Amino acid sequence: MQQLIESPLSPITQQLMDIYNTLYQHFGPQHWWPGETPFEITVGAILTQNTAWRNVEKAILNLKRAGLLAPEALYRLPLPYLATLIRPAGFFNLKAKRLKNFLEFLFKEYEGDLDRMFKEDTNTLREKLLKVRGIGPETADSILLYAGGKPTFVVDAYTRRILSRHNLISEEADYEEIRSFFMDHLPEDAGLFNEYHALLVALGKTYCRPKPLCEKCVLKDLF
DNA sequence: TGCCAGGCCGGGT
DNA sequence: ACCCGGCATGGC
Repeated sequence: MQQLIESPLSPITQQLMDIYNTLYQHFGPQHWWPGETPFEITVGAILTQNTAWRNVEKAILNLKRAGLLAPEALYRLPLPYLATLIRPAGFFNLKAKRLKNFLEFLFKEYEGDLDRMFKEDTNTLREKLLKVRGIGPETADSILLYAGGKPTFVVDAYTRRILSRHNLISEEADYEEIRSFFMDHLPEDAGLFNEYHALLVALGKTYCRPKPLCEKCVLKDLF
């Protein structure tokens, strides 16, 4: 029988929202993803793998200045030249290949059109992106959420560190487990997921580096 | 000066 | 199913 009264929020949901509200009050809106178009965001998502964002910005600027930050242009561009342009992002040979792998996928499956790609069912698209060499779960979710506006939660090193240090997940929880932890306990809202992940990164950069500064962390009063 | 950054892959147990 | 080395530049 259907419930006639609203069920109270679960303790975990409440806790996750407390964390969110505290972070939002402290850091304010993060305006993610820092990129102007879905394609720029997608390229950035691949380039930023284990790399400081400021280095990615240089690489993206190189592509922009060369007029090459578009699917067709990058698809045609010879691999060695692409590698040179994205050099500041580090792992440039590897990432040039990964960008090419994605473009190959985009053109074979969606005629090089990101809008077409995002018309695909979200879970189906996520599985397909994960099959592209060089796109793992974080990159796939970043593309889906920040370039496509799809409600999927992005998990990164900061997310894992922050949650495990506060004993919300076990140390050895894997990616899918952590992602589900958020998605099972929060409303399916791309705007919320967008801001939440960005805020966790803001917190992580400030207080949750490998050397923790927990005594200064804005979350300390919640635990 | 070394450590770290918004991961992921491939080969070895 | 894990574990680990490799990939590379630039800032603090």
